[in-house]
Amino acid sequence: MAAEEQREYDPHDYPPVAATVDIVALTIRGDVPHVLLVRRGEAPYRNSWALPGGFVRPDEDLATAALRELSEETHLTVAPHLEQLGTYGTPDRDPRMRVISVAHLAIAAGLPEPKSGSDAADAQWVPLSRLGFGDGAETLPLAFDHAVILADAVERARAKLEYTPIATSFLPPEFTIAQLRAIYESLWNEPLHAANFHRKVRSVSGFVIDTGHIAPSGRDKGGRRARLYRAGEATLLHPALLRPSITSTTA
Amino acid sequence: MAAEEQREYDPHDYPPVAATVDIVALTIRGDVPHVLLVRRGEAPYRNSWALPGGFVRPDEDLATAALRELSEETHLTVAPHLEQLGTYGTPDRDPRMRVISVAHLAIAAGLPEPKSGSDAADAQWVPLSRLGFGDGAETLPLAFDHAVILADAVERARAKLEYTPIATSFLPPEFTIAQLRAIYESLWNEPLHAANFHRKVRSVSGFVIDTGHIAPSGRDKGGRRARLYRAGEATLLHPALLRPSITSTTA
DNA sequence: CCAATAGTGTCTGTAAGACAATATTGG
DNA sequence: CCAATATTGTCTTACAGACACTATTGG
Repeated sequence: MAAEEQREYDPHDYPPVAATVDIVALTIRGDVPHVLLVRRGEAPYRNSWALPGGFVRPDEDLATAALRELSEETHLTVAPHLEQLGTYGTPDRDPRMRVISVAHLAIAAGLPEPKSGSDAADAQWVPLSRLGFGDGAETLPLAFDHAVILADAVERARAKLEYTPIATSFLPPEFTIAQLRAIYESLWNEPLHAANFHRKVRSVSGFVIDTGHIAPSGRDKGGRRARLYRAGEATLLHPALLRPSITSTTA
Repeated sequence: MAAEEQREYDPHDYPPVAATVDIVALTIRGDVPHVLLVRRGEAPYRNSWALPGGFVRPDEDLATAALRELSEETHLTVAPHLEQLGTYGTPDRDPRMRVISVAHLAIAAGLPEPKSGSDAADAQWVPLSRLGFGDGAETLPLAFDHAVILADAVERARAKLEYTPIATSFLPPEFTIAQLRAIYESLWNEPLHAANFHRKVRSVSGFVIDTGHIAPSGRDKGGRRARLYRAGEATLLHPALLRPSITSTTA
């Protein structure tokens, strides 16, 4: 900020601004993507579902605040992927006061049940399909502008599947190519060609590394047992795995 | 934010938080990229260069605040491309108080001289090369964490050249393919194959549209006169124009 | 053996990078 | 005509998508 502004617009001249973080935590359970939501116990939007979040404490980093709020709602076994999504500060987004919220996207492998009995009366994993993403027709209403934040988060995640290895963040340390493909398919909401996906993933250097292990005997049905891989060192996929739907002409 | 938090952590329990916007305004002048900087007239970082910015006013949107601050420093003829870059809120980034700054990236065609005599004692277009981007060895120090913000902005712009048509935001309404190529070359800091660039740009649907006009007689030297194009409707380039340097193996 | 899943081989169309060749224009 | 810039042609290589085929494994 320019110091010159400081002279004209002293912060104390302004009504208080609250800084909060909101977290869009995504995980995959039973092959379908879920988001962590809490049920609000107070007005406004009492009884509506909302994204977990809260005030940024003094001397606390934004990412730290997001991680703290997230761990207050769910048991974290491993450090999730966490990135800043964007900041939402429309003047009237919260009817009580000016609230500027820094939204974060968190991704983790099959997180266990949310903590209940925490401050959040009710924290739950909700399938994205019940929020307008994917098949489901119904769309659960969300508090504040959280529907917009969620939409931005989902689009961010979908886009980053293309050129980063975040898909592996949804999975345990060792996984099969088929599991990885399931992540892509459920988030993009379209089937992928298994054989080509397999070859492509293995050809992107640094995406997955063969552990030499073999997956345990699948389910009831037969089928060859798959090799197990772990995430590689790459932070950018090259070449990218483009979404089939986007491959069609843009204009 | 979850209402439940509100109960435990009332905003009034906290020391004040200031919300500001900072703007990284980029433009091309004489074929080299420049960023708009202001010289600070007050402590801290008195006399250092800093990004333009200032407090978000009540009832003002974040983007509106960014646009206002930008237009206070430079004459805007057309609406620039403006996007949110990220939010910087490390507790001690401003020694005076807790300041959370929402950084924006602005891009516009050859902006004229900055306003002088405005609050900013001294607003100036500074070549990116003097800030550690490109050839120049010297690196001008910036106030606060503005060097980090600038680095993030430059990387964002470089990346978006690949898959969005933002390059056209640096140019006047009608431009030649060579001018467009100059934007890419100066920002990526590497030469591109003119013939292939020409064909590629024209093959991406919705990127540029032939106006039928012919550019005026170039400079002193000879050379065929180029066709003039205007920006198309596409918001995403397909296929993308990948940076040659990244084409090499990732891992 | 049959069904189901994993993984490999091949072929075709698209697109990128290299290089050559043609089209214009100022001097 | 010469130098310089714009634009088009071709060729080679990489890679995505389609499809056929081989490899395993449970029942």
